[in-house]
Amino acid sequence: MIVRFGYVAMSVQLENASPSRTMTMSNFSKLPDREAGLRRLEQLARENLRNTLRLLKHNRYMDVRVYRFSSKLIPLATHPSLSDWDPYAALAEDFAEVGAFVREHGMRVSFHPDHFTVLSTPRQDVFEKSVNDLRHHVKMFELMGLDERAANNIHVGGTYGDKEAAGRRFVEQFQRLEDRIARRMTLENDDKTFTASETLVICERVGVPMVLDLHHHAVNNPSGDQAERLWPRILRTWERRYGTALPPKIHVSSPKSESDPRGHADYVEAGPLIRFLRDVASDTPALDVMIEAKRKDESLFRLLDELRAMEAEGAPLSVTGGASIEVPSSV
DNA sequence: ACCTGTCAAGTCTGG
DNA sequence: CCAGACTTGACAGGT
Repeated sequence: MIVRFGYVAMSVQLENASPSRTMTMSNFSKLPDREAGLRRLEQLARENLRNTLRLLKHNRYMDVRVYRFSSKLIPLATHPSLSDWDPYAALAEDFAEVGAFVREHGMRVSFHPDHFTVLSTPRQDVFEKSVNDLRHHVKMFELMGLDERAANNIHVGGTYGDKEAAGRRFVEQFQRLEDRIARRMTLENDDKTFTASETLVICERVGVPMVLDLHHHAVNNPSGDQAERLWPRILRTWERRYGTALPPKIHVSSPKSESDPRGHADYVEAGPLIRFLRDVASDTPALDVMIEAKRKDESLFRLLDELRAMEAEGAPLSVTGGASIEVPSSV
């Protein structure tokens, strides 16, 4: 199997390359000239997109093919008091340039709208804001000219004291989404609420691929479900949407500490990942792994170094180009 | 150059 | 019912 690694949003190696520069609404409100303020927001967005392109070039140089964009590329993009503002036209060229680079180098990209996007919510206003936010992320993919393999990953959401009802509400509200949103979505198991098996059932119901987060599964799995048992069904959620055009994706991170087991550590441990590849996914031909660690891309490179050392010790794997490894199949 | 507080968002807990 | 915690990178203001 081929396993490609990626990281999230920013680099700790590339200096002054934030893709998430912003302005708060309270500061925007203080500006004397609203129009000038909007131009300033667009300027910040342009800077974020330019830095995103720099990050992609860094990824290209380091042979990294998997990357998650910052969700904050356009500051205040979905803020209710700026609903009359259309930032997209002014930024179309910058988005197109980013998208062209992604296509040219065959990269896999995604967004992760933050956890305020909740489709399980019982509140109509929250649901509408969530749809707006998803539409915003889809719009950015469209401006980049990327096909449906570029997708938005979210969580099922809150449980509101009744997980069954919240799950049903998610499904019902998901079915009200426009196709262009629904067809670019993946769902991830949560570290507090919806477990891997609960998320999987919902994925199957609405026809959405499931991103398995190994760390979340380790800290939120009260019924002790084995990943081995869930994996074949998870694979089918990917095949159903993408056929063989896109490998399944998992998330990997390590607990910050014993007192904060859900927090993300600076780096990732190779052990749990290796065990997953060996015991669960060994027959899966291709897999993408998103590394979620405080030290971002550095943790990815450190993991690759560790894997290279394991290879040198005779472990059955080889580190190849494309920030990836090849693991012989068990069959 | 560094430190502390603030900002966004929605959910959940404690009082 | 309301205040605060949670999370995260970045900004603002003070030293």
